[in-house]
Amino acid sequence: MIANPVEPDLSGVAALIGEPARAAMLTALMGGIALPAGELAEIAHVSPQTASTHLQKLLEGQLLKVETQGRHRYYRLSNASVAQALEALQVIAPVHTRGRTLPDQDLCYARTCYDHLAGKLGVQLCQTMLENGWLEIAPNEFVLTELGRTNLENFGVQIPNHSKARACLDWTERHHHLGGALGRALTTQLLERRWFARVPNTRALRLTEPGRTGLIRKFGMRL
Amino acid sequence: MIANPVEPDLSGVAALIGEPARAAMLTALMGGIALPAGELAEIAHVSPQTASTHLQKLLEGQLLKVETQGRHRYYRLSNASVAQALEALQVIAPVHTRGRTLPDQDLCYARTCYDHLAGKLGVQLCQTMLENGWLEIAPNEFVLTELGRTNLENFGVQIPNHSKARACLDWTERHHHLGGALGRALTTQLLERRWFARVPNTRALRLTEPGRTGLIRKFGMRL
DNA sequence: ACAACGTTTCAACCTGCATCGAAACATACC
DNA sequence: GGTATGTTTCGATGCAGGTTGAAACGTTGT
Repeated sequence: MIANPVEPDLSGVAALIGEPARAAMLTALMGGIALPAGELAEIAHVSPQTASTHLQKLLEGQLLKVETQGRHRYYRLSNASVAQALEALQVIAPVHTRGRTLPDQDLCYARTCYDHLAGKLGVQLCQTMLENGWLEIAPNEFVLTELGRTNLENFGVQIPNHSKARACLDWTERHHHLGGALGRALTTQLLERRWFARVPNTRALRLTEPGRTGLIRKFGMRL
Repeated sequence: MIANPVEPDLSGVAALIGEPARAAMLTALMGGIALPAGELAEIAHVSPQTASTHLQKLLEGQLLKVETQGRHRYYRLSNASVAQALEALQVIAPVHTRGRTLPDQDLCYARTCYDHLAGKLGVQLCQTMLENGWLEIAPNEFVLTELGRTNLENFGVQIPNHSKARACLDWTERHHHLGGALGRALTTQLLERRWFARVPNTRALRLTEPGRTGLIRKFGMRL
């Protein structure tokens, strides 16, 4: 009587995300990294017990996965479509009118979206790779060309089996950036090379000086 | 202290959707049609007063628009990105495991998604138009070709100014179908020609007999 | 073995919010 | 004008669900 069996349980998931503390945790995890329960409690400004009950509910709702390591329990988003749903919600969330706070500069410039590069720089990098013929366009996807494969392999990227990559919509730029397995692999390499550095406790990324010159030299970007 | 000003208010929107009655109303409106308050109350199985308070909150949250006509007040989703967020949530909503109820046959076959054609038939029609060279692929978009423009104009579709159309992800088919202004225009014509008929109180569409032969003859579809 | 730490469980409390009856308001019809 | 219908507002009620303190559990380190 309550839920129409014909449709998935919309209200259930939405209610899970609809609690401020849980939303804060989920947002923190959108960077794709895994965080222990205690740290998530701090981020959400709640006690460890409260956090624990929230995390349990998020687990039951299939939004999170756990990985136990010693006495820590690391939580992460269960898959990319969760991150995608969260971004879709952010798109329709009314931007805080009171206080006139536009999205943070750093977040707009470069950040991680689940596990790949987003923000102005993410979009621009994706665009450059398209112009250079490293990528080709398919509906809601990008396909890696032979040229792109060669260049990225030389760069040290672990090319995934299927050379397709999700085109992920950006809530600050309203354009697409490179997602999927390829996006993750590329971002991993960019972080390993220290071209980008994580800004602690946020999803923002800082472009380092070697990163700036590297993007220009190896990728042909205009900055 | 509560909401991080750097991010949009995720929990707010999610909480709005997270109430069963409100979720039912929103789902009903995903078809893109406008419905009066009373009808929405019935759909959500709540009293008119309760529905009214819910609708007011959805208005404040920018998820709905109203249009007053006489003593009726017609509610509709405020824009397509709301529908898109709802579909994104449906993707991650655990399919009712108890009862093993898979999505309804009719809904999977053909339905409206906000204001355009979705479901197996929507995906298939989109695919056919691609194969016939009526559409071309751009990232997360389709572009109407000259051939496609001519054929659709002859068919009676009001071609919108910008010949691009959003590629909308389908939660039953996990493929793309034709959305945006062009998708709406095409669907309008298909309904006007009575090739499809709305199934009352659902988003499902029924393919009529003239519709079946018409799709085969004019669009070259295999059914 | 004991202590420290991270995490979860349990019970009780308390608040926010959906719900409903009654009534007010607006529009359409006779 | 009066009445019926669609919709909203107000006030009161009741319940789901978040929060907390106390305690239990598991792991690490000495």
